[in-house]
Amino acid sequence: MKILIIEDEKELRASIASYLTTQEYSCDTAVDFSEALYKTETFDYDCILLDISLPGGNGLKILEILKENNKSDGVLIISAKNSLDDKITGLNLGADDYLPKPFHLSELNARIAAIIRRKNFDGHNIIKFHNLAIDTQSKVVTVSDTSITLTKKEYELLIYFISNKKKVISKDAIARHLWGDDMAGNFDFIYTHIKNLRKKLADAGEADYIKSIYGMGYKFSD
Amino acid sequence: MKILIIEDEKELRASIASYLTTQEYSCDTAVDFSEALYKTETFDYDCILLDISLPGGNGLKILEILKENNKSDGVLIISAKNSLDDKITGLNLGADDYLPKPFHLSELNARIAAIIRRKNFDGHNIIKFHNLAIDTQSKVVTVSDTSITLTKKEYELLIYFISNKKKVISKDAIARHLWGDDMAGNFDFIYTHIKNLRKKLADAGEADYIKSIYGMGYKFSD
DNA sequence: ACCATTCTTCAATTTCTCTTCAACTTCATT
DNA sequence: AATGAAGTTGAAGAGAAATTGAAGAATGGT
Repeated sequence: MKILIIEDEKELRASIASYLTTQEYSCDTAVDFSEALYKTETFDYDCILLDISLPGGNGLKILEILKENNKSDGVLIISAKNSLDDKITGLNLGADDYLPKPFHLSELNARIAAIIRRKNFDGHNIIKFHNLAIDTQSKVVTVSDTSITLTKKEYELLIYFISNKKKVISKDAIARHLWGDDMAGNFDFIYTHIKNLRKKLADAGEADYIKSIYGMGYKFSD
Repeated sequence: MKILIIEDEKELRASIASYLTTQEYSCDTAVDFSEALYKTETFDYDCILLDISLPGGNGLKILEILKENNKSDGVLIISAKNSLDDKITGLNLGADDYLPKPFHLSELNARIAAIIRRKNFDGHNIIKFHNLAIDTQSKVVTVSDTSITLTKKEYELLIYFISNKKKVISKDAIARHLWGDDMAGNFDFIYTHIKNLRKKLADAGEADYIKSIYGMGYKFSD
């Protein structure tokens, strides 16, 4: 796996590179706008770490160019700017994630892993769990080879559960993931969606993998 | 999770506190410099929201003192001053993040979550003690690789114990940490939670690491 | 504009946790 | 050993969270 680190601060660049190397990535670096532009146009990377504030030009410009060339897939923006605008602009330009400085290297590592996973899945991708199979491209869900029909929310819920299996997920996290961060107040309707999803899976003869963890949330596991 | 809100504006303080309470945090507040100093020195918090402009003294001074005591981890500066200087000084003094006023509560929530995640992750998000392992992200507790189910209070209690292992912890400290500072009177119910936690760990085949120190409290050690 | 489907609200019911309580045991001190 | 304070335990009621069915609101396609 090859990663390009676009970052002008020398120490940070070096520590990221040395850390990621220990994590079995091969790293390449760019220290300013023109080097970043050259490398992104010349080579292919599995993931690009892009610092927005860059000598020689705005990092978002690089993202823009990447997008034009359909290479914006796999970009993780890192930025000290605490501006929501930058974040939104970046994500709109096709960045996969946004990590504000300062961050822990382990956090960075987790995000990179997520991006690469996402990127590689893309294509036609079938997620399986016991008798359950989800084709994320056609969005067909099957239980033991017979397909079932889910609504949009039920489908999103199932995907969220299955991609976080064996983890305890709070109602809050579910709400934020399915409805957006600005959700507030009452999440009781989630109960109803879970009920409906459970019913459809049960009707198809599947065991109830959606475990309720009282006071904490839910856990998808066998 | 316990959060200290250091903020002199009454309305803002109240709205943050009430919002964060709905988000499953237990909140404590300080309205001026001396109260802030007292509380930060007396209690432990998972995250401290620090308003820089504070009656009775500069908020950065508090951060400085926290840093001296190695308690500056988990500080989120909130400030109306949009001065880069303050921000840089703050981050240099060990603050984890900087959020300019005005902000959305959802943004604040996201930042707090990030800080706490970062703090707990710190390299490893799995806390281990002999056969016991706690994944603080997925909230899964395992004893010799078989997972056990804890209630919310039991889980919080175990986390508190294990992150203060080999220290004697008073019943009072436990009560304040799990239920918030406004607890008063009788903490006898802690006995019950400890009993239940002990039982679950014993059933899973773990030795009793929760040592009772007569007249003083408990100590988690082998 | 209509119908069908999905999403959300609401209240009744169930389930599980948290807290209280009282009986009992252990501990430190005299 | 006797005493009182501190800690342990099981049972049970209070309280909070989850489940469910039904019905109203929003959405989308024809």
